[in-house]
Amino acid sequence: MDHLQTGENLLFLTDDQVRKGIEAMFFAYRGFTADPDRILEGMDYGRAHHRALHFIHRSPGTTVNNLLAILGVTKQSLNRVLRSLIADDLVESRVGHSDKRERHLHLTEKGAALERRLSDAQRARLRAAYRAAGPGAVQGFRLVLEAMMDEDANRQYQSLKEANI
Amino acid sequence: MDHLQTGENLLFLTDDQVRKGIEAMFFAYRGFTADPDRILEGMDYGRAHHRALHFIHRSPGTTVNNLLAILGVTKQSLNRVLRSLIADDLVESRVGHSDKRERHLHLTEKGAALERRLSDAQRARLRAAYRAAGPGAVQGFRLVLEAMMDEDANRQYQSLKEANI
DNA sequence: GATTTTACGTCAGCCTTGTTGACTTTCCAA
DNA sequence: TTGGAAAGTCAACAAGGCTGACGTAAAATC
Repeated sequence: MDHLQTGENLLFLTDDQVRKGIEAMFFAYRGFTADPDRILEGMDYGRAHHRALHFIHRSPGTTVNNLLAILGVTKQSLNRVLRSLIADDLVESRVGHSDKRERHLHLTEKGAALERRLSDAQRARLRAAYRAAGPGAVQGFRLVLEAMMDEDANRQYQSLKEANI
Repeated sequence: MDHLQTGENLLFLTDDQVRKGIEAMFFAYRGFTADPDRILEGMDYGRAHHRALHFIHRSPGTTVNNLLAILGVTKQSLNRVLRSLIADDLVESRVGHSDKRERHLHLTEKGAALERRLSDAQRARLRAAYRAAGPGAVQGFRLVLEAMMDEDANRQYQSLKEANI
């Protein structure tokens, strides 16, 4: 089987070629998380804490339930992470004004500082990759990733407030 | 800051734009692993078993040490996985011919069948994503991922035997 | 030929991060 | 006004990483 391509944008790729894409995802994801992981090792935090900080930063005031939907884990799992972040004064949990069952989450100064440090490292790697791959590649990268997401993940992803891309 | 682009292939992207790439990786990776995860849940296996099956399939006869280097885990961790795969007759471990210290790993019929089932599902999703993103996007996708890998991961990745891309 | 190194396996114990189950507090609607 | 649903918390367990220590066989080195 050759890698031709017909009029409709239907791609003919061999299984081996697609498999290479699969391995690219595997190895790339390891690089993607390597820098934050390195920063966090030694602190009492891990990747789960990084994710929580990231999405609280992205949507200040978000509720635990919102965060749950985005992260796709159980509330008990998230709670453990939030508890330590709150105890260490990285995250502030404010009881809801209208609905007192809700907790609205915000980063403290300290939390924002760590989040910045983590995302700076991760952004630096992504920028470097973009630069190495060239301007044309960035669009393709994003398109394939978006098409790879589940329906609901894609909705979460698209609903970024600052969707100025 | 605008997203301009100068003569050198240096990209100016806002932090928010790069952050969106970061989130794309996060959500896409979840989709990427979702189908195999679903297949494996219920069996006594997990993502670690899938990875082992994948790379043994890719390089039949590979040694434990090779696999260790590719997967980037400790031998104790890998051993736990291999032990159960061997016990369940999905993987065969053959003592080395020239060097009897080595164990060469092969999939059994049963192991190959499960590997096929898992990779078929994963390939189907990737093909669908490629098709949705269009022919031009695939190249960019791969370029950015490759640039995102660590040095040694990239070497592992590039040293595919069937590197007919 | 003796020693050291390599490849592999295993036991024990720890940590992170997922899970389910059971529980409070709060809200809302019948 | 009361009973169910929703938001959040606590407890206990499992998967899959990790380190450290040890054993065995084979290979390599001196």
